[in-house]
Amino acid sequence: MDAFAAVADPTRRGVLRLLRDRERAAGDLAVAFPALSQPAVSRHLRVLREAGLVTVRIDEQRRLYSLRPEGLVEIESWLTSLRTFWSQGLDALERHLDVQTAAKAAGEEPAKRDSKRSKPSKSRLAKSAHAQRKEGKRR
Amino acid sequence: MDAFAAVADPTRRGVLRLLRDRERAAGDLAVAFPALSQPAVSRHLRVLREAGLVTVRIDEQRRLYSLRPEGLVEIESWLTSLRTFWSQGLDALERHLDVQTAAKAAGEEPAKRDSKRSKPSKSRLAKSAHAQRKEGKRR
DNA sequence: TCGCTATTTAACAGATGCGTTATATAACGT
DNA sequence: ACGTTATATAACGCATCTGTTAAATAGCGA
Repeated sequence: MDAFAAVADPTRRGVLRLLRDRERAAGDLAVAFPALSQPAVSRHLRVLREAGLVTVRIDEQRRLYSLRPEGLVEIESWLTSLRTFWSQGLDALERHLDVQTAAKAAGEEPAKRDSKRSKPSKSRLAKSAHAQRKEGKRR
Repeated sequence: MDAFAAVADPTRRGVLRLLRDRERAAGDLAVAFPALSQPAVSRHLRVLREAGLVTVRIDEQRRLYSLRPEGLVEIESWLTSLRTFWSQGLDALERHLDVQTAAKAAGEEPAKRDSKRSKPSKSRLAKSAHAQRKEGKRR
């Protein structure tokens, strides 16, 4: 399970949130989620571990979990790559959307406005999906 | 489906990636994923729409999808809240992990996993998970 | 070794997600 | 109204996720 899927679960986000401040024993984390059984939390921990989001350290009989920030970098950078302009402040956002729309129009495929365009050179958007899939499908 | 779950799917991330540059018609997006059928992509679009990550604009018979940056703010801010210190440079990170372990001691809250059943009064993280669940908590 | 605490693993059930094909809806042009 | 294009919805199968209980594993102390 990758980092994106790992953080898709609210419980796991809760765990990460708890680990943000300090490392914690598996049992303590389990107690933090009274609605879940201890094995359930244990498995969430496994998922987080396998996703590289947390690390474990053994202390006596306990397992101490802590946040592994590197694991979040994947998400961070994805978000960054998606950002490009619009930051997250909606002000800067609108500004950039405008700028971008105007600027892009110059060097990019129009991809809008005039309805029935011919077939622009579609960088990666190939032929007809229907046609393509239909070759060899029943009925 | 919330934003986190929405972006957990690689295809949907692919769609967002395509929409980063410009708005696109549903059909063009479908063509961009030759491995999937058109209805499959259409449903991904629905998920993204319901998660607030994209918006649709009707143009003739087509639906033009575009990125809705506000929808990503939720993830952005979650990431930020989790960051707090360690930015993503591992230097600052290690520094803070040390500092934090020593300095931090109080001031967080357990996560809220859904419905009506919960024990918020539980001080912080108590002792035995077993013991706690065992006290009349069968379902 | 025994017994206790802490945690993981196993086995299974129910919910949910994703894909497919078939069909419906929408808007256009003739 | 009809045919075509564009897109969404319906119905369904199957895999995966999440939770549960029961049992296994691990470390400690008597």
